[in-house]
Amino acid sequence: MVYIKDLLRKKGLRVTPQRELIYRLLSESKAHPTAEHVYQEVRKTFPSISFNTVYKTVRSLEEWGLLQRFNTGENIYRYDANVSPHPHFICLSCGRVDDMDNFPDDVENYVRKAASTSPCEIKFVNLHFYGYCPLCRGSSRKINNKEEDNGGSD
Amino acid sequence: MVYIKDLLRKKGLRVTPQRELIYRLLSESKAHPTAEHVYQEVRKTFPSISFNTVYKTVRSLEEWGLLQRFNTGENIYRYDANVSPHPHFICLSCGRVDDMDNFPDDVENYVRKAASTSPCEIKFVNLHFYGYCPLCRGSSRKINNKEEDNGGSD
DNA sequence: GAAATATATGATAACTATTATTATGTTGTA
DNA sequence: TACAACATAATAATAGTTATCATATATTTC
Repeated sequence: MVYIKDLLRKKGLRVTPQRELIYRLLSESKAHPTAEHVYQEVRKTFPSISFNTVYKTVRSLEEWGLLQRFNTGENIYRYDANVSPHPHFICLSCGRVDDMDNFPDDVENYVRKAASTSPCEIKFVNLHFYGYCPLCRGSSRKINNKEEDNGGSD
Repeated sequence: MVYIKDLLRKKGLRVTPQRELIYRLLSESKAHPTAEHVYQEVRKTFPSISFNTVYKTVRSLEEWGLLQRFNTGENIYRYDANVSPHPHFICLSCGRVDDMDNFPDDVENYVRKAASTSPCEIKFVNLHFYGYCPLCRGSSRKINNKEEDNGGSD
């Protein structure tokens, strides 16, 4: 378990209770929450925290390499305390975002493959799998137009 | 070469010069432009077109499966007339977005791999490679914090 | 080719999500 | 404990996208 206090102190940054809580919430979450979700959770402990503080804090944590921020084809950022490269899954029906556990390949190999055939210097890769989660795949909530799409929202 | 007129008529949709031009610009572009870029290009032919028309048109083309829309970790949508699954490359310095030509793997295999180990129903995958394009890789314009990041913006 | 209709466009407003500014509060150091 | 520097809270602003409504236009029919 990473001690955010140590990480921050090592970088010469202030340790504040807001930062500790925001980081802990994200460390313990596999939901890849949006800023709004983080804000709602943090407010349970710090009722007077401002939305702006949540934004600034997650932004700073990202800049310090302690979080990764991404979006998945929607107009909203999500945050992940797991900064190692790993694929995600996005449900086309309910919108949930999960880690793609058990994916057999090491995505770093994709980086190497891409680097071997490209004039660009490849640093990392994002893998986003889209489909229906177990709760939605059996239901009629599937988005019909996505069923007949041959591409997706990449 | 896809004839947008035929595609639209087949779906019972109006063929308008704005739609033709917007689709043609995107078909011929590998830049995966934003709505603003599309708007600037279209204005060269239709000076009085409205920004709203561009937004509504690309949105409709996407809904009709004729375009794909995605974002790459920034707060802005990009559009691509190539709706078949293919990886993209994003430059961390200049921000350009390109197709990852010559990538040796068929990304559909990744979908099959993911589907074989996941309880989710996987429909498609987005692959975004991040790094430095040939113009930026040799320069000092690299974003320093990204050099030492171990994850990225996924 | 003209008329009618339904849909698209253009102009404008509104909304959403995020970022910036500034005054005040807090952390860390001496 | 005091002070300086940074963080937070409150508020404003920005950027990008979507909605509304009046007008224009594409398509169909005659």
